[in-house]
Amino acid sequence: MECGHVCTGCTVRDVALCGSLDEGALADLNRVGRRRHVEQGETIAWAGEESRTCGNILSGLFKLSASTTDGREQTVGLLYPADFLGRPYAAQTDYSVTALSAAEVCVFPRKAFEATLERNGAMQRALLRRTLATLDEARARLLMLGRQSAEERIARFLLDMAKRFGAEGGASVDPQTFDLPLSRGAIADVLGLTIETVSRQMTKLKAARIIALPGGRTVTIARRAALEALAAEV
Amino acid sequence: MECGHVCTGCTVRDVALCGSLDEGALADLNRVGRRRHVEQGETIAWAGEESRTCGNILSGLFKLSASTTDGREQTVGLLYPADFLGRPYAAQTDYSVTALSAAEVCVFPRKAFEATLERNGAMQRALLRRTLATLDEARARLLMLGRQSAEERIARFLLDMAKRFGAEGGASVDPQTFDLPLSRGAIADVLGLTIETVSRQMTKLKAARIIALPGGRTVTIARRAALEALAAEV
DNA sequence: CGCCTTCTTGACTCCTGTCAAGTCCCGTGG
DNA sequence: CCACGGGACTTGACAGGAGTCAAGAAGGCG
Repeated sequence: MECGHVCTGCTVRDVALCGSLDEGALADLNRVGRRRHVEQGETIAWAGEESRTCGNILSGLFKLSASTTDGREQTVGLLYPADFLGRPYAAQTDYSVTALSAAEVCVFPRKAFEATLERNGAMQRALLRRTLATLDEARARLLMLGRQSAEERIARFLLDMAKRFGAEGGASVDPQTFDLPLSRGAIADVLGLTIETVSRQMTKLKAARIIALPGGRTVTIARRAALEALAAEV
Repeated sequence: MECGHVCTGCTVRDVALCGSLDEGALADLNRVGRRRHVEQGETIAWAGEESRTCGNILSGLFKLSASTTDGREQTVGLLYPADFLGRPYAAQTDYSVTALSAAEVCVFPRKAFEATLERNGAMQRALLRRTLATLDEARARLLMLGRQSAEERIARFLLDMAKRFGAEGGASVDPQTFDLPLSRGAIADVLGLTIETVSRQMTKLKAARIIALPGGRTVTIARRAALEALAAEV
């Protein structure tokens, strides 16, 4: 796998972490890295096991999840294309990484990745900025899980998903339609709720004609303003 | 304020972020930084305002909190001596920083701090490691707020506090006593509960003779194993 | 067409929040 | 020295939101 070939055609090259690398460093990393296809539902890292790989997501959606010994599970992060994957500077990973859709990743052995990081200030800075942003996001979710009702969580979640998966200009156009890439169960895990509560809240929003559920995992936001009012802006 | 004077006697010098700086960089930072006393209850940064300062905590305890527009509040982090304070690389802070006890901090203008960071790879690396660890901690709390019962949260919280504030060798000795540095209200904000629920759970643990509450904010862990069983280890 | 998974809906329970007293603790001042 | 006052904490009664258990409907794939 040669650098030129791989990175030149990389779809996330300019937004991902390696965008900060020069050709030489990129070549180094390529020597030890590889692209990999991941099936939907496949778990590529398990909580508690050794932290072996770091990398970038090329396409697809992953969840980062933690669980109690008795099996209750909580999704602690969602990873999108161009997001960084893995835990540098730790012997073991605290969270499992599971693909919520078919996906492509670009992975490197952790030690090799750390070495590149050491030699490359720009990438380190980029990772620091990214990590700080991710921390802010995790903390925003703490407020949600600690203090918001099921209705508020669902409303906020739908708005977040609309922003990411809705058509362009989503923030303004009113009937906005998109497909949820998560099952009800996956949504429940993200929001700290049960499947039943997620389903009931969706039905309630549908009954209030704030959203429409044409079928499958498709959602149409009919009255964005109403949904935003329910989301209890932070 | 001279470098020699200030940093030489610094109580957190070897554990805090600036431990990674050489004398020259330390001198630079000192020129623009200052020590500051903070009263208990004083808020030194407000959510939504401009991110002006970064720094280190010398002594005392701070909470980082987020709130909804209608006033519900959630503590998203606790900051202890030697912890880093502030949000580099962001125009505004998302969280308020409030002293839970009288405290001393060492602060620098954000821009100056960022400049030092740019020039100093070791400090940048140290901040990255720290931020990654803080992110892990925030995610562990997501599991707690999303999936654990009030009883489990209280048990885990008491064990965490015992580890930090209990006497040496705390993990093994059985009757272990310490003072909580947080009011019931502050505990409730950390755990995503109400004051009443915190109080009731403490009373329940006391009734079960797992802890004793001799008065004030003093707690004695009488049966650590029982408390750990309730905490539902992740 | 039929099976299996996912989703919805219903009935019921229970944990936690809310509202409201009441108690304890501590510092202040008479 | 003790009464007073205010904040922090505890306790009680009650309500309601979300979880649990269970069944049924819908959707997708072989």
